[in-house]
Amino acid sequence: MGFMTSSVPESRGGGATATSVEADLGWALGVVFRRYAKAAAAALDDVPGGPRGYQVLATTNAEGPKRQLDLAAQLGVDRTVMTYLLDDLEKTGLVLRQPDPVDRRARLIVPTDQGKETLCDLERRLSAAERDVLGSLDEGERLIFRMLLQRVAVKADAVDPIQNACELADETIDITET
Amino acid sequence: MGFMTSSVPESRGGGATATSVEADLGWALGVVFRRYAKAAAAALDDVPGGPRGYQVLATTNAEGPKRQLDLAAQLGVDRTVMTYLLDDLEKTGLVLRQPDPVDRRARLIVPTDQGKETLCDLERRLSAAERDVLGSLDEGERLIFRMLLQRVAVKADAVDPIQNACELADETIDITET
DNA sequence: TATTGTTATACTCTATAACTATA
DNA sequence: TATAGTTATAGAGTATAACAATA
Repeated sequence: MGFMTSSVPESRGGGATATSVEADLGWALGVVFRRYAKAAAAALDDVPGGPRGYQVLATTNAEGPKRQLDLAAQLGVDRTVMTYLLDDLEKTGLVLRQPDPVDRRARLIVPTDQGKETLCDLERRLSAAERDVLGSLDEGERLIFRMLLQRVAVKADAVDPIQNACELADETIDITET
Repeated sequence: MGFMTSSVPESRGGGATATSVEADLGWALGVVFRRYAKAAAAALDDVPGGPRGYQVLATTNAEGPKRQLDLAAQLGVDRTVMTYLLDDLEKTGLVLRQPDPVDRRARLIVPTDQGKETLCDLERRLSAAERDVLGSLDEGERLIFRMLLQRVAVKADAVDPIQNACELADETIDITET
């Protein structure tokens, strides 16, 4: 179990060697994740906030206007971080802060036309990054891998949703109490 | 492509929705990685340096005494960070800094008996974490998933070994030049 | 009184530079 | 001169606390 940083699996020889069958999940997971993260970060380099900035664009574009706090909760970032992030995105002209008609404290985040165009371009770049990372698998294997990974992820996310199931709850009828 | 942070895939409805077939590799990868990282970090909580500390133990135990600089390169951490890390590990009695007989500048890092025992315990905990994360797959699927992941990882690591293939080169005969 | 968003501050992690002791 | 390791310092990224406006 090389955990998640070291390069090269290394031939195991010495003392408390890892179990043989379960070879290095952590290592593999770490390598693949970082590889994708790096490729993605490179693809998103010119977006303010990088991956975070992209997420704001993608979410607001796909799901419509969002309040800052909801956005922060959904993306798993602190609300103070969201402020800085949106400052940069707004400065670059990718999103707008609009007053919420039903709550004058809140601001609704919407992507600008330029933001939508940028997003479209970023999606393409990310697709390329994905294909690049999974390049060692053929079509069929890639499909299987994705399917299994997706299943593991959905389960993992259900067990441990970043931290904000509560925030999401108000989008559905509240069945948790009474 | 929900990238790698947001919780819950969310139903896609709006504008520039992600491509339908390649559903959210980044998101899934991120979720699974963080889930494992979190579980592993919890399992390694009482080890100085957490995952890093574990890696030092695992590497020096499996591959024998290592000089600090080599260890740092192999684990992908800065040499200054390695100093702090080893300070803590040595203070806790898990490793020793021994003088290198062939170079009085260098120190060889070796695990103590206590370090080896601790390592043994940690390996068990990490195995549990692994089984936990992959819990949604049955035996056969787990095997396939591991195999595919491993292949992707090995390729990814070859393309982009953390950054220090050069440092590793002196352990083999240098065939890269001449 | 509680909540949205902002600002200022502090903390953590990591990297950079300067230093020593050896080579 | 270059290298192994240490130390001090500075930088990014993130979280905490106090604040203004509104509910």
